[in-house]
Amino acid sequence: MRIGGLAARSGTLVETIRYYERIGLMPTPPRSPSGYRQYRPEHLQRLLFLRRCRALGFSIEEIRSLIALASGPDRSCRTVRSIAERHLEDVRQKLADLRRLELALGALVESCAGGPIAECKILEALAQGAERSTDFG
Amino acid sequence: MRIGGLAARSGTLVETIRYYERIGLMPTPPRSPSGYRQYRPEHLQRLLFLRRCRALGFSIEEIRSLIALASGPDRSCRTVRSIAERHLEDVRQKLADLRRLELALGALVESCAGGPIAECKILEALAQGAERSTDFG
DNA sequence: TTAAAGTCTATAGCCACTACAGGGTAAAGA
DNA sequence: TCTTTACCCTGTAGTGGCTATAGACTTTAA
Repeated sequence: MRIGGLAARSGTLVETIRYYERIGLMPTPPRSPSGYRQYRPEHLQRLLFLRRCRALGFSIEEIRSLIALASGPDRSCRTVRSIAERHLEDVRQKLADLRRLELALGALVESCAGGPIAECKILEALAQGAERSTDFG
Repeated sequence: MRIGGLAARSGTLVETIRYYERIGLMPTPPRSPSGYRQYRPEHLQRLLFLRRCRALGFSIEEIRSLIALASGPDRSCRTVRSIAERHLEDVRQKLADLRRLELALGALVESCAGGPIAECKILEALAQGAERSTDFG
């Protein structure tokens, strides 16, 4: 399988695969006489693993740790779980932030009555009571 | 007011203020004889406006539009509202994505029984049924 | 035979900052 | 007055996770 086939089967861009190889997330595959990368099914499995991790929001560094753990001398999967747990905490923090954001933005949009821009409640709220000086812009 | 004072009063890093000037979000202030930037209260208002927009997740380009609208010839604030609305849609989309992520990650963490790594349900789920070949890592 | 599609390396761009290096200036204490 | 410390300047490079080009080569299909 060449890099294009791997890309198609994994839903990844060719450039992304080469990028993963450059940063050490994908192993360097053997090459054909003309220098083309030659992949086997294990490479596809690895790439799918990477993409699933990324889709779940794990960072490259976290994935590096997961890979190291999977092939390392550790007996228990406690560390794997703790990585996932910490990431879940991050996600929940982001969720809370976004929810607050949604409320604030919703209020902002609601406040707009569509009047002239000099009375725009949205801009007023963003400037938060400060007179918008005319000497900018 | 010099740049450090502006930074302190706005909770911004000095470098960020210079960056905003470089990309045209902050006006170029007058300089002291020795070349120091000299700011007035209007600059602080503008910077606070920028920071509030950023805290609400507006992109630099969106902020540029908002500033242009605030000082442009447009009569109504319809465009301002539509920018805010579109951004709110983005936020809601991200919220939905994150909620799905939270569910998936929660299930992942729950599936872990803390056993040996060879039976790690988390890694299994990430590899999704594929045997984790031992020739990587 | 030739054209199209694929592949290679190397490099630069994206966003919104952040962090230096290597210099000059200002304000306070001794 | 001298020195120390804190500030300020410009310019450049780095962050993460890709994505996009340029310019050359190879393979495949018509």
